[in-house]
Amino acid sequence: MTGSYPSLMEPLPAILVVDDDHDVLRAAKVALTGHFDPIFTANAIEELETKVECPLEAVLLDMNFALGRHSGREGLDALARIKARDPTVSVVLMTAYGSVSLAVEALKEGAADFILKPWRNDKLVAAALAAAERTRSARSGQTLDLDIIERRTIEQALAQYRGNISLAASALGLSRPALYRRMAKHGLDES
Amino acid sequence: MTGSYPSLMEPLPAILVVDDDHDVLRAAKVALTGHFDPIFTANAIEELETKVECPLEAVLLDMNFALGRHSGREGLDALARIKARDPTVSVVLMTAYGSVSLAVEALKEGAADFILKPWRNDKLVAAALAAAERTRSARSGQTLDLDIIERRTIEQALAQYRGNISLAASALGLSRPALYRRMAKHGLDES
DNA sequence: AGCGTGGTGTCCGAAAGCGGACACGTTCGG
DNA sequence: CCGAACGTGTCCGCTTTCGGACACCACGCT
Repeated sequence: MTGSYPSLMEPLPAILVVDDDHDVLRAAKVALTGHFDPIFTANAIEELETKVECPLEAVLLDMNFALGRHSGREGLDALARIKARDPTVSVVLMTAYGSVSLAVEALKEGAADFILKPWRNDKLVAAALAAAERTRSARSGQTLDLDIIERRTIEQALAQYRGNISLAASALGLSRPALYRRMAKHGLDES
Repeated sequence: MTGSYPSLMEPLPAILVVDDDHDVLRAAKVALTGHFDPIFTANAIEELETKVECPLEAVLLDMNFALGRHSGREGLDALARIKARDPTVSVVLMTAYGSVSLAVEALKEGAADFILKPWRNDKLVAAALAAAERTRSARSGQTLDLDIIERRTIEQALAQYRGNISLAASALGLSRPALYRRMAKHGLDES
């Protein structure tokens, strides 16, 4: 409505850095300070589930998480999990071993960009800021209207459970009559 | 909950094909019949907004839409629009002119795969089915619980409008008191 | 100062949404 | 053939939620 954001006064975007090495986390935090304000760090995938409960603009994710074994598998896994939780957030992958096929794989999985460790601070910041910008523009297109979101979610639940109202209702966290009412409200009852 | 879907009896996934050439649309429809059931077709980006009002499992999108001019720009634009509407759906791009940089660009933009025209029917079907599968797995991770979705959406709206309750409320499609109540319900009022 | 504007937080009567319960129809398995 | 299990569609008393309205605060401006 108002057009573009004021770029100077606005609070800094939120970011999450995931790496198993605490030194890396500290270094990243230093590099990002001043460009991002809430800077969350996590050294285990599990922390993703609990630690952050506010919407992120960007994520830096280490690929060779629990390194040595499947090179990058775990990172791609974590990437998928992050994307499942919030499909709009842009994730920048960090890796020490650059491989084209892995990069393509990661891009297919939804990574926004790639950065090699050890990084140059300005490159890291630039990639993170670009990711935040991408997240922002991806979000600007999508509606926030709760009615529309509810409608789409109900449609998805019905599709996923093949029209079984009882299952869909419990997946949606509603009682069955409640789902009936909302379906009627959205015109999903006759089709 | 139940594990995997039965693969024989279940209805076929929904797909959308976008191309400016009607012959291509027809050919695609023929090739896909039997593998997808609701097969929507569109020959203009605008139709995306109106035509389809049920959740899709896959999208085939022509890149050199309105070809001749910016090679693929329009396609990437349409891709972004589709992703803005539903970030979870996998989009397979079709193009007659394969270029590595364009492919990378498209992958960065969130494309699931690439296919060259003219295609071999089995390749097309395989790519589309893979995309549908990817969509399905991407969705299986994310919650359908309306309460949680409402909470996240409200968080996003508040972040986007920097805590301005009035603006956030109107973006969310509710009255200001309603937003207050829901914030309190989700514990977003003290922070 | 005085005023308009635009934000916040809260109240209350009216309106809606809620979910337990009931009456079905179908589909199994003994 | 009958009963158990499961799904659907609907009803109704109770609870929650709605949103217009009000008071208030903080600016910005002649």
